Amino acid sequence: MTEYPLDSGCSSCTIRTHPLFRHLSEEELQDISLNKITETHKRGSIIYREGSRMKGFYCVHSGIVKIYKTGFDGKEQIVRFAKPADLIGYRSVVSNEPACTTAEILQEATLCHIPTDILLHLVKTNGEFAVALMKLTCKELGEANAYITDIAQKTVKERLAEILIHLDWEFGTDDLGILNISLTREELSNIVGTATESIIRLLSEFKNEGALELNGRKIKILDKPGLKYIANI
Amino acid sequence: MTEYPLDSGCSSCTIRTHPLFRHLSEEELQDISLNKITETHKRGSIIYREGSRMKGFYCVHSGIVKIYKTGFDGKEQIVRFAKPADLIGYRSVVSNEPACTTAEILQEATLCHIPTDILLHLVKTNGEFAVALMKLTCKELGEANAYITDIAQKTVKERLAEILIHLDWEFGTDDLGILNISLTREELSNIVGTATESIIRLLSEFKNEGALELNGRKIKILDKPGLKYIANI
DNA sequence: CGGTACGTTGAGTCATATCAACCATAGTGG
DNA sequence: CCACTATGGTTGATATGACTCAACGTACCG
Repeated sequence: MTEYPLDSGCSSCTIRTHPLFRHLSEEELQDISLNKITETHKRGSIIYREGSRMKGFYCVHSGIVKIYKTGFDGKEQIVRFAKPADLIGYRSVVSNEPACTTAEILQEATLCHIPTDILLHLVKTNGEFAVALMKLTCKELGEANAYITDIAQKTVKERLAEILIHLDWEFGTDDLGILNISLTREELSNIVGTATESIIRLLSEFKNEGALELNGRKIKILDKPGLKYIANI
Repeated sequence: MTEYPLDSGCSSCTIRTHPLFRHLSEEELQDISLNKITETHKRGSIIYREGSRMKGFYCVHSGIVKIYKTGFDGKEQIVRFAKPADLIGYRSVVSNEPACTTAEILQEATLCHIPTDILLHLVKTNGEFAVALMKLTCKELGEANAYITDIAQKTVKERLAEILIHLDWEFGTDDLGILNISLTREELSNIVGTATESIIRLLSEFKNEGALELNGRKIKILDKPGLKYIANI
């Protein structure tokens, strides 16, 4: 997970090298710089709630955000995470619909809020930007479809193994080999779509098989090929 | 489900009134007309297969197409259907990745194939079109996320009830009240993400409760509120 | 008329949810 | 400083939804 040095203007923000922003002109970046609002939030802060109207979208500068839907019985289902250089909330801005997910800070994060009309203006006037944003959306859509298939067909054990591999791939590990994302058992269960107790039992099963090292929320993957085998990937 | 009269040129195709094509100029429609290939396919025909490279996308003129992913054990998971005026395959075109789903004809269909560069050119040069296509993608993404939550949290019974309501909403019924989409029990199970036998048992349970009338693949919903109640919607 | 695909039913099993009790930890207020 | 409380983690016992397997019925098709 890369850290991007914060700065007064977008033109020197290193996120600028991201495929989405690479094609923006100095002028367009200036426009964003002048209209964005940058704020830092603590763990647990809600950025926007399911059902609310969005006035813009957010670009994650640092930290981690979890994006989830709330099921009818109140249980949350995490649909993805956002890390530095990821965008959140743009879906609702583009479709001009109320937010269909809630965004909550998982690890202290700095977010830049960019107003709706700037996004729409960019899509309409900058073809390269439009294609890049489409690519992003399509990538998310492909991942969502893949997850539907997984969750419908795989067992909880297979899914947990897959999620662990995925988290390792998306967030990496520190120098001790510990996953760079810290989740409660309940949050893990809200990704996998199962009961908290099942996650606990399976985690210790993986530990006993020598695939993991556990220390509270610190998870170290010892046998990646083994987990991949379990996950069928 | 509307039928759109086929015609030599796109400018007189009634799909043109679709939000996506509404903003195209006469010239742009002409460009599509000259480069599209229109073909009719029978039930069971594969339009494209998961993993294949796409040379363009398809616009459904008539008929129904099912879009599915194949799980590692070969079981298919239907992720959506496409009906007249829907686009298929554009995701892979935009992301320039191999297709991540398979498209198979469910009810005899006529499709127009439109080459990749035309789509990309439109996105880059026609801002209104870009926004409309983004909206479409975002809508699909929202639906996918909702389905992830459903499939992770609801029981098979709840999901089946929900799917029946959804099919009624998407495809409507004929004058006898029978669903305008005909699916095998196995296909139903491949939407819901369960075993064929479970679908059969639940369908007859719904029938016994007076919520459905069944006659082979012909399904007539008798108690829509009841099904909605079961589905928690 | 036999074959193939689809539909149905029953019985048995297993994965997973649920319920309940308990421990560990950290933050809070008197 | 310590009891108090909340939150998260763990474990065991039990219940059950849903899958699997297996047999059989049905209908259409060449």
